[in-house]
Amino acid sequence: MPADTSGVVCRFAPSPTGFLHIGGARTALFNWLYARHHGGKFRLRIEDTDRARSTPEAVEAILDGLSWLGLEWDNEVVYQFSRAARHAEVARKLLAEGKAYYCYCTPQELEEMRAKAKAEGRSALYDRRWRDRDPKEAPPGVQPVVRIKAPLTGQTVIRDQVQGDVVIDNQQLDDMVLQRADGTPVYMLSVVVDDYDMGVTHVIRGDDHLNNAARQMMIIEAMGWPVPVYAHIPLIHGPDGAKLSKRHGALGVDAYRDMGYLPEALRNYLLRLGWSHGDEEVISTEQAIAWFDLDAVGRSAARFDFAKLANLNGHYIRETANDRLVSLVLPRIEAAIGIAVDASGRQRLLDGMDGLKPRAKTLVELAEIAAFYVRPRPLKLAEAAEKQLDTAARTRLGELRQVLAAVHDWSAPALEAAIRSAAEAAGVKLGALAQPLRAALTGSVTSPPIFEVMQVLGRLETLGRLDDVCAGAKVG
RNA sequence: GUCCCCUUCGUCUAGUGGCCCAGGACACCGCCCUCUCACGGCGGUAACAGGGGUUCGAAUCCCCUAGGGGACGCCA
Repeated sequence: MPADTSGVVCRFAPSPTGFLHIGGARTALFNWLYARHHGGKFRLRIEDTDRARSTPEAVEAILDGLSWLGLEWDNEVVYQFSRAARHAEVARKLLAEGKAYYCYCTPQELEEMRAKAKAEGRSALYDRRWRDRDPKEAPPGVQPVVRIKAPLTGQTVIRDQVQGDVVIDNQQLDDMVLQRADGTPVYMLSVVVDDYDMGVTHVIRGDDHLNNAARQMMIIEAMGWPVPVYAHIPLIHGPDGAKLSKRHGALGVDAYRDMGYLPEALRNYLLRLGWSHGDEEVISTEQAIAWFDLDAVGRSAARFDFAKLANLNGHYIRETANDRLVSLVLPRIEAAIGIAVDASGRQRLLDGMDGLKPRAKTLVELAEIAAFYVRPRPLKLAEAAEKQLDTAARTRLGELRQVLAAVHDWSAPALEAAIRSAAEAAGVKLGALAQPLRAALTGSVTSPPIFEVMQVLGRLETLGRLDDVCAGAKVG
């Protein structure tokens, strides 16, 4: 099974122990972009060898998250657990070639060894006590693990595309375990074997794996396989500067979807976190594919900043077609108002969208500010709107209602002209009419331009909502 | 503790010896637009972690210190 060297093959290899968190999403993005840029493949491997912690729900969450982000993978998904036999085969081969050996230490023995080393201020690496010991001395009843024979001297150089050449003293590397006592492979072995078998040419992953690269290279070299190109990208940190992990406030991409972020906004934001292309900020996926390369990836960790994500999200909302926005926002609105929105309501949302979308940074906000268009009468007024509608204002609105009822051309410009002249006739500023009008028609003190609102609402609904408020004045 | 990595405005970053008394973006503050709120436009505050070198010249090269992060499992 020789590695395919005809083109770039990247991979994303999450372990299904929870949601797809934001750091993983960025790693996936970088791999995907690199593969697409080079016309190569982006493959997905689920590292489910930890049977206790892996769940099918988590696998679903990862697949969903990637799909939502638009990071489609090539070929079939590889499940690492299913390849255990192949991993064992490699361990056996290493054993047969004298490049690995059995170690009969018990976990307890190892623990004592480490404790002692630590107490004496030495490094806690395995002391290789079984490397050259005769297996005949094996204690009865102990199932051995398989350990690799690591080089005793020299250095290992990781030629990393992001970190540069990283030199690790081989004395820092110990004879790590390849296969557990129960015969299952350890992560380091599985990764190397799977990457090789999947023809992976470029390993782009978090820099928490940088040290692991040296260990993995030992196996690769022992097998005589080609070393992939490595690129260890910095992790994302939280606002407090600490590593963002599942245990430390990291959210799944589904949480960002729920918070009303568009996948293209998240993609753009994640791309700019640790990567740049001159002064470019708003970058389409096409441009990203054309521009992305490893040399522009930074080396320091970046903090996650919601404000910038929100800004980008606002930008993409403004650029999104109205009908898509309506579809995205409809379920949220229906949940908020508790009733289904009919066809005419949907049409109102569509007509009002141009005025709505520059006012929202998330779909949650968009749903909130759009809801008034489809809320049933009588509208509940927000407190600030209520204050806007004192007796004088209601009286003025009552008079205005008569004027409006006579307007034939129910369009924003005509309505504006009518209301402006009404204000002039009454000797008041436009705002004195517009604000109460806004309160009555939207239930809020902020909204899209009020004449536009009236046009979208239509004559019947506008007049009706006005009547609701004026009737309220008589009662109250 | 040992090893590895990192350090430019509050945040993301540009910058690879002179174009930089450091540019862009977000955030923040003003002004403009204006029926409200946004959007948009204009302007502003704000950074080379500290200390030594090298050099005619350093954010850029070297060394040290400090701070931050990561890795040291029969987890992945």
